[in-house]
Amino acid sequence: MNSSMQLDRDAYEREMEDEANGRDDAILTHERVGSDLDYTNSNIGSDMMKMMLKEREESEERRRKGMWVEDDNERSIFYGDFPSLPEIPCLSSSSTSSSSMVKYSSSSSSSSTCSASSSSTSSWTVVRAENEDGVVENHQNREDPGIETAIAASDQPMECMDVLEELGGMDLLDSSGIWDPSSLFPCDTDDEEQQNHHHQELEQKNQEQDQVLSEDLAMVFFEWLKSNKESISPEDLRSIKLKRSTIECAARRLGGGKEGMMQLLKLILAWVQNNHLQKRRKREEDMQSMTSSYPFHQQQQNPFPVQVSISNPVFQTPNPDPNQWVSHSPFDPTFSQPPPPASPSIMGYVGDGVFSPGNNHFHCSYSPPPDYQMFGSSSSWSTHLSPYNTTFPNTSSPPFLGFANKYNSGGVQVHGVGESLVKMAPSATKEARKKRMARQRRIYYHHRHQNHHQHQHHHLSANPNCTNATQQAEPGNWVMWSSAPTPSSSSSPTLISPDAPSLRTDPMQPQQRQFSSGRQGWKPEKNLRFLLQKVLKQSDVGNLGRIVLPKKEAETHLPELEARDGIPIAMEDIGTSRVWNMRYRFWPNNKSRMYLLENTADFVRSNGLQEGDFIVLYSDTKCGKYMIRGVKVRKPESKQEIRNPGKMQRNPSIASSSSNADGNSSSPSILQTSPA
DNA sequence: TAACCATGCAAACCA
DNA sequence: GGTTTGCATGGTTAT
Repeated sequence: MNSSMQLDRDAYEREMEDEANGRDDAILTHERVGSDLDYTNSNIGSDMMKMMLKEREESEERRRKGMWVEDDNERSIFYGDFPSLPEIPCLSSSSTSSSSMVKYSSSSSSSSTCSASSSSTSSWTVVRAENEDGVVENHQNREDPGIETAIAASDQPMECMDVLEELGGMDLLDSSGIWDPSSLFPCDTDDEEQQNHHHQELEQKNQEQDQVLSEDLAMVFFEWLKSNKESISPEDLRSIKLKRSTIECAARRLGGGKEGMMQLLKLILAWVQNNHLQKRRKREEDMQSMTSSYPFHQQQQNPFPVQVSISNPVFQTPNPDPNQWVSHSPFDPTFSQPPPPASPSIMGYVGDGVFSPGNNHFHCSYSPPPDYQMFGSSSSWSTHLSPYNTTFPNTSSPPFLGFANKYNSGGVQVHGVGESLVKMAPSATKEARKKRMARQRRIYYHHRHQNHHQHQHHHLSANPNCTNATQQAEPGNWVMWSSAPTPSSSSSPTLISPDAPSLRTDPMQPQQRQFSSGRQGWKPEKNLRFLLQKVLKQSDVGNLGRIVLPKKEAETHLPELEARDGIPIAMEDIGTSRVWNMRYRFWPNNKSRMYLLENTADFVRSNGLQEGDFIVLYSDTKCGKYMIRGVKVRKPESKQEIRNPGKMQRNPSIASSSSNADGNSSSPSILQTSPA
């Protein structure tokens, strides 16, 4: 895993260098000239056809005149013969009624062939939509025509850079190999000349199909505009930026030729469409949340649900509207799950967060906070590429965690082109990355201090969208727990030997440990942040049904309690996924507080926990919910009872384990109770 | 010496 | 009368 992470990091570094060196490929952008689209213009179709044919003729003429290379950047994304969008009459500014123009403009950069870009490993894809969150936040005034013109016309690379920096600041672009376009659109990088030659051959080969392709693509686009005229705004279309080389690679990856281009177009349009829908839903959710002041309501409403389903190697092109087409043909249709009716998810249905390591198929949903909404869609395509890579920066997930988890990709290969289509490029410069990293660290540490407060807002209920525990790859706090019931218990506490080396390491310590992940029924978990552990005392496992929690950890990691009545807190049993409705509260005690977890009797009983066992609390960094795990310490009952019945709590070592606020000690109780 | 926390125990609550 | 709730006490550890 480390090597994989390192590779990802290296790839990212290389890419950053390339970007810093200004190796910009042509950036295909479209810009809006007017203000509105008139998708209903009856002349759209015919005009589109005419312009496409004209474009194709001009393209052929340029090729005949040997202008291919010089004019390369002017080629449309569709192998030069698909008309550039600005020339589609229905979108053209020259049109009287339709005043929006979608244009694929190119930067004045150098070669934009796939090979060239691949050689610089900078063939990243930028698909940006203004309705992506974050951008919206920052550029909402784009609704202003004047400002919009200025922004929309900025087809310069720097705009992309800014956007990328913005993205990077949100942690979702960082430094994973999945951002390495070469891994997404693998192109031969051996010889640029060879590549050009090959490219030209392809051109000739496809020349005869170009006309048909143009028409088909035009019709597809036209149909799409018609079907989405009410849901897709010009802004949505305008904000697409694609590197031409990426498009070529993507199309090739999608089957090449006409089919590939067709699929690519569909993917792009589907993405724009869905992204827009997501934006709209966000607005609706925001309106709803404004009407409700109860945090739990917001949690339940899931103001920005993004559900993803990444099935290696399949990319899905979900479409919330069954009447609208999506592209599936290049992919395994078996992975195409229907989106939930109520979910406008750009990625479609995903289930409930179940990780299925067997098929490399991870289902997850998350609800990015507004601060990260920019990735509400794109990140969902990009950051779920690995089943081990699912941390999103939400309120309970510091960005740094997400960043870290991107390195924790588990080496899962990503093959879906569509994923890369929406993959935001990494920030442009190393400097920017450094700043971003520093910012991430600040955010992370800041988050740790405010985490409990946020948890209050998220309430303490299990997020229905995220039901299974997953292991979190937080640096310095990485634990990997089994979640399967152990044979020794009808419930789910982990039964471990006190002699187990893993237990000699405190969960608070940096570690990467895994309990018998290879055993049947055991599965890796992630996204769990260790909060605290408590060696259970007699009073904890008694019939009082309350467990005293270590004060410092409780105050650090659990929600701040205003009233001593505390708050209800839902604890999901990691092993059984059962949710225990407990209460987290405190007692005044000697000018201080004494924190307790109440209503624990059932949990203790269900897990068969006894004195000397311990519980571990985690928080799910994705959902913000709390997880609990009972860990049974294997000890011969007879020996234990004989030794010191009812006296264990007086064992200084044991006491220290629970009272060690820093949690830096090992688990003395385990060691102490070990009969070895 | 202060803070933490295990637990004893009395008051309140309930059947 | 049993159970639950809440507080106080005192042992232990950290500073």
